[in-house]
Amino acid sequence: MSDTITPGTRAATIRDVAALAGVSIGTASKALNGRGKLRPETRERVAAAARQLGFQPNTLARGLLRGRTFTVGLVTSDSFGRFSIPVMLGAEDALGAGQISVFMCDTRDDPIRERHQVQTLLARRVDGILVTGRRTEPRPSIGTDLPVPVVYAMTQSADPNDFSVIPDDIGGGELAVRHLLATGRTRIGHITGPQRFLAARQRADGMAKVLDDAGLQAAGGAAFFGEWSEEWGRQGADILLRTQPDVDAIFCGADQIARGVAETLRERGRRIPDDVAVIGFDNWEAMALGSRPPLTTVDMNLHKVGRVAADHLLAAIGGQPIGGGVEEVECELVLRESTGPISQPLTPDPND
Amino acid sequence: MSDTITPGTRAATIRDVAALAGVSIGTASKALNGRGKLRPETRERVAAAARQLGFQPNTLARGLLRGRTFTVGLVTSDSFGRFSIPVMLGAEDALGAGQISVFMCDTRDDPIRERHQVQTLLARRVDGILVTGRRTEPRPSIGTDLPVPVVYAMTQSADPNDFSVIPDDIGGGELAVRHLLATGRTRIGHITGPQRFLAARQRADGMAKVLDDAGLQAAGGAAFFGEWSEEWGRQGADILLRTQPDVDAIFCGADQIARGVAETLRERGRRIPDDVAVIGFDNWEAMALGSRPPLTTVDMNLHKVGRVAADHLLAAIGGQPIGGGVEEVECELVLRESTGPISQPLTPDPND
DNA sequence: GCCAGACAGGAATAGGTTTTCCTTAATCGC
DNA sequence: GCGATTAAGGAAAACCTATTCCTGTCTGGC
Repeated sequence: MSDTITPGTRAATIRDVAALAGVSIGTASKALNGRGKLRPETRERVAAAARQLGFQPNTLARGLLRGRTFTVGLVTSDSFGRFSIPVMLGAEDALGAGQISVFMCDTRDDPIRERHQVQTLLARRVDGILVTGRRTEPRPSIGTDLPVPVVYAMTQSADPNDFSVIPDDIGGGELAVRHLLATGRTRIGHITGPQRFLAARQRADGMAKVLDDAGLQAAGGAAFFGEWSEEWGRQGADILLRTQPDVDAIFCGADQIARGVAETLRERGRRIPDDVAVIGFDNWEAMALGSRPPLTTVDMNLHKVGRVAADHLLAAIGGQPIGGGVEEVECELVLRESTGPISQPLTPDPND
Repeated sequence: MSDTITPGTRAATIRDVAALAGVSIGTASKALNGRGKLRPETRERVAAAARQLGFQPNTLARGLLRGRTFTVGLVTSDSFGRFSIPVMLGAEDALGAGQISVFMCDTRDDPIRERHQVQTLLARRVDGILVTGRRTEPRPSIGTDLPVPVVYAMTQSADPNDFSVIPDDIGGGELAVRHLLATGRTRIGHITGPQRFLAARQRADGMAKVLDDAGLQAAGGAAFFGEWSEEWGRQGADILLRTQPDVDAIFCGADQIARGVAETLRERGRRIPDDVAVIGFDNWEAMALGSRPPLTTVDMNLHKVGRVAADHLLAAIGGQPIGGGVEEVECELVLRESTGPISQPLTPDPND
């Protein structure tokens, strides 16, 4: 309409491009999207105009038209903490490949806020929603009959009709303890987080299962549940050493705990790993590498958890129905020095 | 057009609401937005219809029309790490109040990827862009003549026409050392990160300034630059203790370093804080609280950095022009036991 | 020379909302 | 009782793009 355009660069529309190239809007659209029958020369003229104007097609208009926005919402209740971030990055990897942008929402653990954010996402017509969080107990579903698919990652919906991707904590516990057994330990204690955390119980279950198969029992009779803190690691190790002085390995439910355990062991004169092996959980590098010696630990593959969840969401968006259920992603053992000498690290044998 | 609607709940449009309420589309819009002249009875009828259908106005259409999307892009090069997350949450606080949603983009430190993401954001017609990063190091501008305002937070644009919000690292260094002087320390060493980091140099500058004013000098003559790691903290403390055995305080450029320093001090038989006071930087709670004793440290107020940056961005979106420049947010000292007994913590004196 | 078909590009529509302008009916003032 | 004003709500344009359908022109075949 008016020729007086604000000094600040104003985003060009396809109308501007068409005018500059001397064609109609429809033709410009076809030229830019490689559709229709056009002379190569015309296509090039439109492309040049678009380049000159720095044209970027307005995604809103496109979304309105096609009924797909190529966006998803990411709702987290972990304040984007240590756990949800790798998940998020994994998801972004999977989604970014499909040109999908991510709206992030932090619920601050407030259900009201969460409901509101889901409403907002729906108003923005996201194509799907990813819910992530800190893994405690299964959480209430964010909505049973939403118009878009939903996938839970690193947290689990209480509604069996929802689909969740979580780490295999039982398997992680098994992995850790199998490694300890394989390196000759038999008097193995377990110091871990609060019992109300499903993850803590499952890791302990995994441990119990492997010990049981080997005809053994946990040192101290059962897992020591406490907190996810170094301080508890120190206390727990203290108790364990007093009641089970002959313990030769400690499996910890978190790297923070392992770190506290390691400190107490050293102060009590136990050498790691010679006298007592220590193994952590999470592979939180700042903790695991800062510890002395560096911690062998179980990595939950959170990046993969995020990627798998996003892949499922993409499939669902693409129309492939997802039933309810849970998919577990395997954990991985990361070997460092707290459980024994590293046998020939990654460098290949020069004689080979 | 067709009456055969897919079984899956389909988002209701204002047309459905209008039909159900028996009014025209325009009237429905006015009723829902409190505009125009309508009978209260009609308004209520429309509202009821909207409630019944779970109507959420399509934000795409609205954005298309009004030229504002109520979204901003958040571009980070920190992989949403320890520093950018508090910034992000602060920003979300400020933006959420204005009903603004956030697109998150992680550049993975790849300039190509970054350019691409900025293009995508512009195509999505965000109202503004927030750029955040790991450290305050000046970085290349994301674009000099973008059609939307840009604010940098916790990172700094090399272009003086851009606006950046960063923590006041010099002030943080001053704060730390002034506290040490106030508690009677005079032989103060400084162990910190790599010299190529502006933040490291500025913290050292703040320290030097305060010492200078007091007629003192750093123990060891100057700051010990190294790495942001516990290992370097241990090494650095070792060196410092050998060359300056009478040191009575160590200011560390990061909590990780402080933690390593504290460990070495204890192993060399120095009591903290009685013989040597230790002070960290970052207030990374997992580190600061796990250390023994818990670390006094400098908190960069990252949440506030994010909030302030977002406030500026909002103002700019609202039309208020921002010039280039840098705004610094004050640091804050968090007192814990590594610099002396906590004098009557937060609980008020019962005799008062 | 005329018709069929290909070729190049234009016109129009849809998508959902907001806003401006209009229409209709009712009320007021004299 | 009649013109003028107000109340209540409808019709249509605008935002920007992709697509479908349509028009006009040119070429080739007979």
